[in-house]
Amino acid sequence: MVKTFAQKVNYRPNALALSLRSQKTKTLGLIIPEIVHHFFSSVISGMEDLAYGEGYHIMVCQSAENFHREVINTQALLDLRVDGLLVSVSKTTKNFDHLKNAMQDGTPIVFFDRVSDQVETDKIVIDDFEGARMATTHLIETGAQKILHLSAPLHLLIGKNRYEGYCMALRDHNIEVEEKLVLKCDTRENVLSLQKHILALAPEIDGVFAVNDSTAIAAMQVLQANGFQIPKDIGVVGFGDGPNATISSPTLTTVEQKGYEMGREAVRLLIQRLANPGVKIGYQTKVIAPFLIKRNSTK
Amino acid sequence: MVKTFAQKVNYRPNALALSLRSQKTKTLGLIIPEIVHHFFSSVISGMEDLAYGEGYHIMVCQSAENFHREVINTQALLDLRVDGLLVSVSKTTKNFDHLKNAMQDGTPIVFFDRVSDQVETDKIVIDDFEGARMATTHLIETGAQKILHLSAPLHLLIGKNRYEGYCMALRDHNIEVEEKLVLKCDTRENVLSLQKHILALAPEIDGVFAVNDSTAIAAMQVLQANGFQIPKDIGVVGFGDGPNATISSPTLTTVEQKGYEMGREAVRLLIQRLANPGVKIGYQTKVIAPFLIKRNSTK
DNA sequence: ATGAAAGCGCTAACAG
DNA sequence: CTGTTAGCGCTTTCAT
Repeated sequence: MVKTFAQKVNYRPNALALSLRSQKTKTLGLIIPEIVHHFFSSVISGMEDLAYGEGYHIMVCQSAENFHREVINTQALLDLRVDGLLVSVSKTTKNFDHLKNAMQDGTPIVFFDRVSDQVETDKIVIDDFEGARMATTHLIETGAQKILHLSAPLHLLIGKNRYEGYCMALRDHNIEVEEKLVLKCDTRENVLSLQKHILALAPEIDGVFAVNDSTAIAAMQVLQANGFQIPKDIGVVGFGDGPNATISSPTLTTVEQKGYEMGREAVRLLIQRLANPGVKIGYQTKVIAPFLIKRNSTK
Repeated sequence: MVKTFAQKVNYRPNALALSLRSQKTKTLGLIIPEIVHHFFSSVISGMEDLAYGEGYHIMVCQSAENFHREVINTQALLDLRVDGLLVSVSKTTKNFDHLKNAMQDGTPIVFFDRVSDQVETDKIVIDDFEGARMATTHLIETGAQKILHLSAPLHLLIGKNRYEGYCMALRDHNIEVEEKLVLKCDTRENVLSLQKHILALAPEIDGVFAVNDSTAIAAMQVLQANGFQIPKDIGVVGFGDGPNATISSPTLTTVEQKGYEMGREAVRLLIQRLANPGVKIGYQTKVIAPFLIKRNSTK
């Protein structure tokens, strides 16, 4: 009939029926702690771009750093029969049964950034140790010898790894690690409250390596306000490369976190595993090489 | 049977089958120009939070400011039978047939931020005019009389509306609008290339209202580097309130864009319409009231 | 070769 | 009141 033909002209198969039949949804579930965060939104962007190219879709769920919500989200995504899960666990997650169960029931998972060693699967992380080593080495190579490290709590993995990278760089150059040059200080507010302490150390240091950009920028501002010139007197390096690093004056030398690449890589790994189903072995942890972006806060 | 019972214990209905049967997916499709942008990621966050509470899910598609990709995304989301669409159109979109067709075929759409007057449906926008008026009025009320406006191109809606808000505030206070005090300058790079021009004007101005935060911050830096004190000599107000505004020194007084609220509101409107199907009338355009955040770049 | 039927997992409608 | 069935839209299988 004419009408039937007319319908066929812009006929669009129902993806729902298709999925129900084929047991494949071409949809990946994403569980992410916070969307409003430059790093995480970069990750989503990378995921979406690659997924789009491969004919997949992304279902985004925000755990808001809440364990319970993470569990509910996982369940909802499984109910929707997503082909796989992309997960960065919330800070409050100590129990991983919801994710272990998902894997046991046949839904592959790729962890990114916030990984768990309790679940054996593919993982993607950034090499914090190496990033910190590069940052510190760069300070040394541009003339610094006495480098203050503003660190995250050492019981956190990123705090520990970045601290150790800092130490390694110093040792590589036969510089002694001095305890008084390592300060637990990882927020802008921290810098302001420790201002006096930092300024007391300032005359004898020639470099600062901060565990993140906002801390680095706050330190720069405190130092500048008290007559120290950046980078002439003191070089400063951050970690993270949000857009802040290009806004500060001087612009901040920092370690890029490559969220976009991490997102792409996570999806690549997941799709790859979906293409080879049934294979339970060969899980890999991919470590993304950090990259130092040299700007004007170092010589 | 025992086995049947055991299955029931952690039985989870297949949402796919359910959707196919009920013709409802409890899923909303989101088409957004860029994910990596503080405003847009705030919007997504707000959408996700409300959707989560209402039992809906969000399928995120990034158009990357690309018309073709926007069309493909729309089609894909319709294929997946999303219950409704949340759309902020790409900068390159001039033809709206893909969205008109979606509406005609019964999929409701809510536009947010980047709306089109070619498609009649619910819309949510921020009151740029009012925001600019508030920003300028605040400068006047803190003592400014000669206010430089760094504007976006006036052929863009946000450029036009913010410029007109600026003018209105001046007129409200019987201050003449001077052409030479309106500069087309809406990026950090712009500020740097127009540096001389801005500095030539600087001695006679006592306020700056910039069309966005990064422009405001760049202007502050240029002024400070040349001996002008902020806010003592010149008060500065931005627009947008990304996190940059709290990083700059001094912290920046700016108009909040309320992305999170906009996201929530868009989902609320869409779900509301889904709850009352068939009603083709009563489309509303909701204007979100802007909010001035006073920080240290104004007195 | 083309066409009918079964079944993916579910629920609303109907029959017993 | 419980149990069976039809059908959501599709593809794969099987029969013609």
